[in-house]
Amino acid sequence: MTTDTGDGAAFRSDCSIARSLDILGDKWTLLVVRDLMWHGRHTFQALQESAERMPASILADRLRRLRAWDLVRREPYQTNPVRHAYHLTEMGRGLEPVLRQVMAWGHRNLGGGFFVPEGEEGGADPG
Amino acid sequence: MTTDTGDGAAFRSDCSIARSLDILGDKWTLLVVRDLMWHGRHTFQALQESAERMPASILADRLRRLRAWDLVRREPYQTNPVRHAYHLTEMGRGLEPVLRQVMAWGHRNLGGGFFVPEGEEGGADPG
DNA sequence: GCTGGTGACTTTCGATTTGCAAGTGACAAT
DNA sequence: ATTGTCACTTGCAAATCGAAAGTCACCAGC
Repeated sequence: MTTDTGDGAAFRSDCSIARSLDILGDKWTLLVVRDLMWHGRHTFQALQESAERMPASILADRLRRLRAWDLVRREPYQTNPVRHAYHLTEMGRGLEPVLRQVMAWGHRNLGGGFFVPEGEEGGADPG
Repeated sequence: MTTDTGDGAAFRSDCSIARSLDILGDKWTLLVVRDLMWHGRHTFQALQESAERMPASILADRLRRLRAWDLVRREPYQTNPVRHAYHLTEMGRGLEPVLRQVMAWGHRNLGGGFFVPEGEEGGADPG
């Protein structure tokens, strides 16, 4: 697992979708991105307390991977004791359109809630 | 697995993204959708021969799940011996914007190929 | 009738990943 | 000294993955 941005050798294929799924293709990763992007959850604990009750071991692993791929950055927000906060990088923020489409599809077809980050129109329903 | 559209009991949470990931959240499912949607691969074998070399056992499982969720329909295209072809349902076709955004993100950030289905503009590069 | 080939899967089984629960280490407060 | 908080890590059983091989239905050729 020494693959960082810029190295393309580790991917399954040249397809952009396959490559994206190599990073995002599991049940949890995009939920972390969702919480960082829209729900103001920036600490380990806050992320863990999301509705889906992500196990700590998996959260730690996903944050590690997201940092390795430079989708997420970790910064100390206090020094004694050291506490860290997680934030999306620009590459991570670039996933917003993906998240929006996934949300729209789930809303249309699976009856899930719809969330609109900043006063855009319509209702609100985190989830 | 008797959960169809309208039933929300089996999902992890109310969030549309979480619900979508309950169905699509793995490394392979969206590649099957991609091949059915854009690459004219409609038989088991054709799907298996995609660049990512999906194992038969996983392909069989994913097609089963996609059918259970009514994203994909299976139809016999010849009767002796019975051979089946897979096609997206309307719900499945509804994933096209998702696929496009995922592709765009992977293209921008991971250097993957970009594929445009019908003469829209730009290059072509399946994957 | 026997052998070979095709298409669509299923089975087997070791390796990997998941996910629950509990533990750890740093520090602050009581 | 004990308790509490935060951010993880560790242990381990169970589930899932994935490569290879096998199965089943049928047709074609000899």
